[in-house]
Amino acid sequence: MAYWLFKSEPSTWSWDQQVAKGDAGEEWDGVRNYQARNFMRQMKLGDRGFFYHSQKDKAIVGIVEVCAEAHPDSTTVDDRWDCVDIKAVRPFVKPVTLDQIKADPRLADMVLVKNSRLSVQPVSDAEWAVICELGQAQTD
DNA sequence: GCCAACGTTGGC
DNA sequence: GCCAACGTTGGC
Repeated sequence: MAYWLFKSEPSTWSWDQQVAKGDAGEEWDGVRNYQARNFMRQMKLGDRGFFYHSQKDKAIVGIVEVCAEAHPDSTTVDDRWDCVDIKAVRPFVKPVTLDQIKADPRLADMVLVKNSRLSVQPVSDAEWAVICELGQAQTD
């Protein structure tokens, strides 16, 4: 299984809104960046991802699961843009902040640190384990 | 609220 | 195909 990170401004789309969608999930639409789109096209059903709040929180707040593989983004007629659907799996007991991530040498190579503007990014197995530990999230 | 970094657009 | 201009993102 591959791991990913989805970034969102809470004022636009927050973890609480994601949770409210339940197991039905929701399109991760509105992405207009080729790199981010390409990562979504690589995603498989059941892949897991972190849900990151940018701007005010700057923290990973929960875990999501891919519940539909890449399909056309319903918010545009432009056929260049695809997106996946994701559903909330569980929140972190303790959100993992950007400060924590930057302070941990094991996470120094994270895309979040190196290319903070990319809204959908891959996470390595090792990074996934470290962050789940920091956030006290179950990893079943 | 500012501004640096980055990606995209469009004129040539 | 290059590159300047522009818009957007997101940390500070």
